[in-house]
Amino acid sequence: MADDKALTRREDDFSAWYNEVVQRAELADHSPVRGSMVIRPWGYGIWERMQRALDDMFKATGHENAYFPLLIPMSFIEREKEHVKGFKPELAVVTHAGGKELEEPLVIRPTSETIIYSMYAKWIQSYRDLPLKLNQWANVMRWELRTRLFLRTSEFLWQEGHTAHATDQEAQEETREMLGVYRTFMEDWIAMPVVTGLKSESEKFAGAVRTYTCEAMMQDRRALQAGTTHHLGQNFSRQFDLTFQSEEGVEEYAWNTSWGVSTRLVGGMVMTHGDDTGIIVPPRLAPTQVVIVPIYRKDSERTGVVEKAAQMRDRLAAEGVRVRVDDRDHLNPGAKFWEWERKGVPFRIEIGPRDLAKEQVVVVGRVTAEGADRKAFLPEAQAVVEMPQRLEEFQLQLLETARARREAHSHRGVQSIDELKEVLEGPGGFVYTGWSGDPEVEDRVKAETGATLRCIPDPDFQSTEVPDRCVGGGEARMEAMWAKAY
RNA sequence: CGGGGCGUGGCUCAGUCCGGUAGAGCGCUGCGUUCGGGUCGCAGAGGUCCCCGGUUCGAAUCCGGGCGCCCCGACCA
Repeated sequence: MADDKALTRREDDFSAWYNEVVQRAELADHSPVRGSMVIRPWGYGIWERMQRALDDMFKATGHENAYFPLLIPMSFIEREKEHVKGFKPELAVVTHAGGKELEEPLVIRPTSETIIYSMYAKWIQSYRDLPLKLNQWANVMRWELRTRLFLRTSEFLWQEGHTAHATDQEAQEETREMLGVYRTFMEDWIAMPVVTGLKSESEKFAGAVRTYTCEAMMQDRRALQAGTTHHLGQNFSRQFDLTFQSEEGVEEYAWNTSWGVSTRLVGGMVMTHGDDTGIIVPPRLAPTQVVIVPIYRKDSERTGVVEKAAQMRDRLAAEGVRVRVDDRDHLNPGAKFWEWERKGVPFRIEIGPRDLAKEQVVVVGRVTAEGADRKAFLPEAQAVVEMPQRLEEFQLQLLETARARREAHSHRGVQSIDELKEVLEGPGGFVYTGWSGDPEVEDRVKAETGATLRCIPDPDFQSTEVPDRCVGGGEARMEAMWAKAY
C-alpha cells in the first residue's frame, strides 16, 4: 500500500482505519484467494511472541503439545449433532485426491475435537491415563462469508487445547483455569483488559455443555471475543467411545474440555492500542522493542555514529532488550521515524554527532503526544540501564489506558431494552443489565439494538448492585453484559 | 446470500461519457546531493489496460458473456 495518502482517522471511519493500518504496519496482506491472508514478518513476529508466552503458560499448567492432522473424515464431523450443525455451513471439503474422487470426503479441520477425541479413545483405558492434557498449534479453516485481516479469515492460526478428565468437576476446573490463563495473558502481554464470563446457550460453542469467554472492548467500543474455553461434558466422549475404567472398576465416559485463541488476538491488539499514526505494539509482544536510528551528514560523522549505535545496541541487548539498528543509508532519519512509528515499535533512540560529543542519546517513546518534550536527552549509560524499566512502564501504561477507556464506556444498571438501545446508539460500549435467562429476550435485544449477549460476567466484573429486573421485563435471575460485537 | 464499488507499470489512481501513438504521483534502479520528523536533482527501467467473444480500418474506451477482489448488511474465533 502506498503511504503517500493520509491514514484515515479512527473517529472518521474506524473500520477503514483498521484495514489501512494493518497493511501499512506490514502486519499482513491479502492473498490471491478470497478471505485468506498472508502474515508478514512483523505480524508473524508478534504472533510468535504471543505463542511463546502462551505456550509457556500451557506447559506451566501441565499441558503438552502434540499435532493432529489437517484432514478429518466427514463422518467424524457429523458424529456430534450440535457440532455438525454449527460447522457444516463453513466447511471446506476435499473431494478429490490423486486424480480420483475420494470414497469419503475429507474436511479441512474447522476445529479438531472429533479427530482428537477419536484418538484419545484409543489411548485411554484407565483412570490412570487421565487426565490427558494436550495442546496443538495449528491452522484451521472456516469458510467465512465476510472476512477481515486477522479478525476473520477463512484460514487462521490458533492453538487448541483438548483435555480429558475422570470427573465432571475436574473438567470444569480445567475450563475455568484456562480461562484464567487467557485473561492473564491478555492483560499482562497484550495489555488488553477483558471481561470474563459464561456464554449464553445461543452463543456457546457447537457441541459444548458450556462456554466461557474473554471479551475485550475495542476503541470503537465494540466487543471482540478474544478467547473461549469450553466444558464439553461427555458429548464427544459418548460419540467417540472415549471411555475409561474408574478406580471402582466401572466403565465411564471421560469428561472433555477444549479452549482456543487465534491470530485474531493480533487484530485485538491493533484495535486496542493503535492511534492515528499507526499501530502500537506492547513491549512484551514487540519483536523489536527499541530501534536505534543513526543520524549523520558526512562520512566522517557516519563512522562514529554508526559505531556508537552498534555499541548501544550491544549494551541494550545485554540488558535483555530486543533492539536493532536501522542503518539503511538510502532513507533519511525522518522517513525511518515514520516507518517505525507506523509499525508501533515502543521506543526509538536517535544518535547523532551532537549526542556523540555529549555522550548522550535521544530516547523517544511511541505514545508520547506531539511536542518538544517527547524527546528525552539521556546520558548513554542511563538510557541503557533504564530501558527495561521504561519498557515495563510503557506496557503498564497501555493496560491502564485501555482499562480506563473500558470503564468509561461500561454502563451498569440499565433497566430496559429502550434504555439499552439509547446507550448503544449514543456513547456505545458494554452494557450491564439484569436478565431472566430467557433466550427470547436475547432475540429481542438483537433485533431492536443489534447487540448480543457477550457474557454472564464472572464475579470480578459483576455490578456491586445486583440487578433484580430483567432488561426484557420481569425478574432477573442473573446479570448480563451486552455489546455490539465483531 | 443481498446491496454498493472497483479491476490500467510495484502502489494509489486519471484516461472510458465522446474509439485514433497508454499517462500522472508515489515507489524502484544508477549517479550525485542531503540526513536532528516523510531531502533534492539528473538519468533510467517497468504495461497481455482482469479474461473470452463481438462491432469497427482501428477498442483501455462501445456491445455481450464470464471471472476476481474490496466495502456495507444477515451468520461466525
